[in-house]
Parts: sequence; structure tokens; C-alpha cells
Amino acid sequence: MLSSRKSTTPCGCPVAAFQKMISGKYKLRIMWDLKDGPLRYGEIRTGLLRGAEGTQEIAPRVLSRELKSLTHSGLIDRRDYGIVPPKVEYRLTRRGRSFVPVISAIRKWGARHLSEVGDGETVDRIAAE
Amino acid sequence: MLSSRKSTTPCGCPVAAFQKMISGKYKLRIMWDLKDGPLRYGEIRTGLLRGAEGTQEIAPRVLSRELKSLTHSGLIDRRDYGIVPPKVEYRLTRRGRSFVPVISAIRKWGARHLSEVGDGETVDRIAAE
DNA sequence: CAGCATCCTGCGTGATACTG
DNA sequence: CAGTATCACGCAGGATGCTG
Repeated sequence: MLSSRKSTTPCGCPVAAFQKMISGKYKLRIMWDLKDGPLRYGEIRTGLLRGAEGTQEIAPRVLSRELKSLTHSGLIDRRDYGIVPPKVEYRLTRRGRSFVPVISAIRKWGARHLSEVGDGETVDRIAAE
Repeated sequence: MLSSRKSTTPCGCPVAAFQKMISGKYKLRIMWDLKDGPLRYGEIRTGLLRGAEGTQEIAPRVLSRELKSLTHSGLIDRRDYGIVPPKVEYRLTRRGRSFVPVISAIRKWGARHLSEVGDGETVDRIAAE
């Protein structure tokens, strides 16, 4: 039954596409860190550890996955210097750069409306409109 | 040392908080649909089906979860009319409303840079900066 | 240094059936 | 109508250990 074809993202929800594209805990952070210029694999890794003291090290497998995904999405570009010891840099593509403002918007909103809530714990319902 | 406090979401990543808050396939879409005014449970459900032909019906459990999560996050408000047959409306809170522009930014970016890519399938790497 | 190979686990998501 | 109760499954994400 039509399982083969899903035609995902019909047209009514670029949001869904967006969500899939940046799904993953680190993608947005990676892009944000990259906005200041190219970074090497290790630098990205280190960067992701800042502000995450409880966290151990990011599993290489995971980081690698994220980077590949972003590369595949055309948001970042991988530059391998092909030397030893290895040196690989990641940088935002044009498309990726165009996305930075969006992340910026998200961060600004977060800064104003979440302050430091975010962990998923009781947001002290300010709800009541 | 510098902080015995775990201080989740240290400060360097409101993005992470944001991601958690809107994690879930429908949250953003729900909010977007809600921007035009209050909707009932069933209406939201129906709305989510638009543009998702391969998709079956959204599992009540899932939708319920999303709605609770959003309510808990203070982005939407649940209004139970307490009558039979049941009538419940969901609407954006002030905070939720403030978030709409962000979604808008996402949609705009998506419309311009993803068109209809999103499925996760070969984005035909436009990469090369 | 920049990864890849393997195993394991939690939870987000879906499907179905039932209720106030 | 607006949900809750169960069962099941795929996959993101973490932990090691190894390599060119």
C-alpha cells in the first residue's frame, strides 16, 4: 500500500521540512558556531561541550552524523585538506548562511521568552493569556 | 567550582531549549494553525491532515501529547466548556502569539530555500558555496 | 586528528480499542 | 466529541574501541 511513496512535505508545511532538516540536538548549535567562520571537526566538538557540563563527550558517531546530514542538506560544506595529520574544516554554505538569521530569531525569542526555562521542566505556566 | 548548579541550558544555547519545546512533528504546525484563532480538538486534528495524504489519521494519543506539551510550555491555552457533548478549544497564549513571527520566519526561509525538498532525500547539493 | 564499526537504550510516533 | 489505555517499532543518541 503506497508505502513506497510518501511524497512527504506535500507543500502545505515547509515547517515539517525545516524540522526534519534541523532535527538533532546539535545541528542548530553547530550552524550557529559556524557562523563566525570555518571550524575543524575537533573545534566543533569542543564548542558543543561548552555550556554542557553534565554532558560527557559527544559521541563521534553522533557528531559525524549531524555533520553529514547538514552537508547533505547543503547547509554546510566539508573541506578536507587531505594531509596528515588530518585536517578538515566545516563552513556554512550560501544556503547555510541564509539560515543564520532564522536561528538568530529563534535565539532572540528564546532569550526573551524562555530565559533559562527550556530544560523541559515546568515552565511555571504563564499561560493564562 | 564555578558552578555547583547544573543550571540546565547554561546560557549558551536557548536553541536547545527551543528545540525541546517544539520537538514533535506537529507542534509548530498546530501553533501555526492556531494563529488564526481558537480551534477545537477535532479541527486541529483535521487541519493537520491537510497536506499529508500518505498519512493516516493522527493518533489521538499523539495529538493529545503535543497539545499537553504545548499547554505545559505556556504556548497554548486549553479551554474546556464543560458541556456535553464535549467542547474544548485551544488558543495561543500571549507567549505563543509572540512565537508566531518566528514560525513565520522559518516558513519563509523554507519556502525560499527548500521549496519542497524536506523529505530528507538528496537535496541535490546546491552546497558548493 | 577525524572519523568509522558495533552494541544498547529510551522515547517519539503510529495503530487500535475503549470511555465520560 | 475529546480524549485515555495498550502494544509495538524505528531511530536518534550515547558509550567504547579501532584506524588511516
